[in-house]
Amino acid sequence: MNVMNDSPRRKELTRQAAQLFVQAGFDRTTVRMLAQEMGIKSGSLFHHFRDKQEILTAVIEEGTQNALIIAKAALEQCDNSAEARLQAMARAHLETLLTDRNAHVVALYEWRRLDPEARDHLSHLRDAYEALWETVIDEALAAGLIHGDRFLVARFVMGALNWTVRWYDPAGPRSPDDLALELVAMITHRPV
Amino acid sequence: MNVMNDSPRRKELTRQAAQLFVQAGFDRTTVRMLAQEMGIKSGSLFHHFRDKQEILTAVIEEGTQNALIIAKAALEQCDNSAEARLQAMARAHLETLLTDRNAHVVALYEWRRLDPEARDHLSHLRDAYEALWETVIDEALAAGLIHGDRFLVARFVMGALNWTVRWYDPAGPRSPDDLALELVAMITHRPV
DNA sequence: GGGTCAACCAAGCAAGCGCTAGTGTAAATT
DNA sequence: AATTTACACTAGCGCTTGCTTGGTTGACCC
Repeated sequence: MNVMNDSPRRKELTRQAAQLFVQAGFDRTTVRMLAQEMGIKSGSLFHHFRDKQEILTAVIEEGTQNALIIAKAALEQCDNSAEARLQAMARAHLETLLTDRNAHVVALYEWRRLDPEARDHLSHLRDAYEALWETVIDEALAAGLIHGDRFLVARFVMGALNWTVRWYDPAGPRSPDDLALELVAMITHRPV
Repeated sequence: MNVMNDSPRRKELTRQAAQLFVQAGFDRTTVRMLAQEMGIKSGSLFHHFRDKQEILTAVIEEGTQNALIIAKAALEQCDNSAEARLQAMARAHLETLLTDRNAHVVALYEWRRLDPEARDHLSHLRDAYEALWETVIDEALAAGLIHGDRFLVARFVMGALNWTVRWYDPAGPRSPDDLALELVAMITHRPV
């Protein structure tokens, strides 16, 4: 019923929606549940979002955009060595999981619930993020830091990292830094 | 309304359900869709399964049990070297993805839709499978084939492998064997 | 040849779903 | 002072959902 603006109100609602989507899954989160969490009535929700789908899109867009920003910043601030850049990307990835965990869990689990247009739009964002990774991995390959098929190595690393949302406990003894170090050590075969 | 038997009929229905769950997701697959795919009416479905939840449980149970059987067989048939055993586990994992892909995709994506009792029951099966992996990784660590924290290495490897369901194309140029070789090469740092 | 039983069907219920229509109201804008 | 905007409300429509009910069919068994 309204515009797709970027009001702070909408950002906050998106954040709350992400939490519910994680807890119950997108399909089982009703607009009434969302409204209650937001402290409004279900009808009022459609003032901020065209429909339920748009809430899902907003959640994933927010998370992916933040990941992209953080990763770019990390690459700019670190050393130029292939190893340092690899490490910076891994650490950035894991740090994003700390700050935007809900959004990323939703992105991983509910991607298929997006309608085709939204998926198309968001996949460009995701591709941009993955392109960063592939660049860094190419550099590591060129530097002789790692070996193998660039496509496969990239997929394996992304898999290992994305899988962390299923077991990583921010309150546990391991920091994102620890994990990043260990992962890079594993694939470069250098002692931690 | 009926028993939880292991009739071949039920196995076939379970297989068909898995396909629909992959295509549409568990929540969006209605009992009417399931019945139509099975060539029966929606009411008849409840002769074979107590409720919709039980179909999901059956799908995941079937897939996990097969994975466990295949992995055990692979370990028994391969050489005793740590590297061979690592390779055998990776290949077995990827071969299961070929034969039982639907069930495994469902297990990955719809796990959270299980009710607590089913989740408890199935997590024991999954733990048994992961225990196999941890054994093999411990052996590889003891043999000096790989290095690092056993917990983290196991999680990273499981992540890299499980992530393959999101991108691996069985019709593509790479066989499960190729992937297994490349993964083991990556973490042991030996040329392919 | 009566009894059993798995397998199926037609019909429908109660609940819940996403979303809409129409209205109220306080603050901002003109 | 008049108008617009932003945000919220109430009430409920039209539809789908998982599941139940009560009954039929045909193959097999002693």
